Amino acid sequence: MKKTQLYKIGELAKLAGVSVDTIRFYEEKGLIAPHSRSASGYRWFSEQELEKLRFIQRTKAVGFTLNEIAELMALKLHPDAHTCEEVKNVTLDKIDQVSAKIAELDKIRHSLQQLAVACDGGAHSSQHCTILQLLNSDTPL
Amino acid sequence: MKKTQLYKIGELAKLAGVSVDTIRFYEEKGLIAPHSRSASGYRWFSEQELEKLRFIQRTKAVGFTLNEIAELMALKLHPDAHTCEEVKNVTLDKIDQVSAKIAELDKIRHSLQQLAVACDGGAHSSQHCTILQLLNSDTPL
DNA sequence: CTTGACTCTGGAGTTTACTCTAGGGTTTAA
DNA sequence: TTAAACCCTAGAGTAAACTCCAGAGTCAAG
Repeated sequence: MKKTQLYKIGELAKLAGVSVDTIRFYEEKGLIAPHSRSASGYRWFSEQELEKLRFIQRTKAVGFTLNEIAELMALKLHPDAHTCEEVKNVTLDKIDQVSAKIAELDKIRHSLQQLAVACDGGAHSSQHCTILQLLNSDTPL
Repeated sequence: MKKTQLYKIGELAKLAGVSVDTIRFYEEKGLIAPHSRSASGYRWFSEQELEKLRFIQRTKAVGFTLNEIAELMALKLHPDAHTCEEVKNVTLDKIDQVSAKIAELDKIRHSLQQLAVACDGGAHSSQHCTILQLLNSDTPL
């Protein structure tokens, strides 16, 4: 048997670093659901919902919408062979999206690093330069 | 002399893949500004504004808000030594933000790839697995 | 057994980032 | 020279993702 720790909405909110309103909003949108309800109607959440909330926060931070996040969370491999090809195609699409985001961030990071280095007061410190120029040129400095 | 191609708002919108309303909205927010205005009040935009629009689109796609993008675009290295340390600190903060986003996307991509491989109907195809389990475990399959 | 912290529902309000409309002037091609 | 296709401003409307509120029930401590 595995121990099933349950949290009230306020506890879960604190652990996940979101507001109780946000949790109820996500429930309404179908992103998470309470494990159960108490006799008086209080929501009980499991560890799994905490993981989902953390996943949502981190995934939101890299530019996915709640709808896209719902799609990501819906990607499940299970014994139903019928949907396997389907799941795979969606997954491959998502990989492309994620790869494109990473490539973009790498470019931005590279430009920022060039800017930081130039800021060191080195040989180029009297140049004029912006992140846009760094992004759009191979030899900006 | 460098040739300065100028665009009307509609031309710029088409080239950047945004609406004319979006361009005017960005101008209002201070993200871009027309190079000049015609006698009749028409905006004229330069190549530089086109680059800015493209930068905004790509940066928005990786989870930055318009305010954050404005900050990024404001990072300029120029001959005023007084602000150099300042610029560098902001730049280093941004690099950290960007690096964190990349790390997060790498984790998501890795999980998606495991899911795609498992979808191939290989040895693990009768397992039940979700992206959350893949993210939260080292040996999910 | 009451008081304060918590929870519930339903609905209104806010912020961000557009998007659209109205009512007008401008450009350009036929 | 006129009509389609563009541009202008000001302001209203929309979608996503919260955030806040009112009015009421629940729970745990003293």
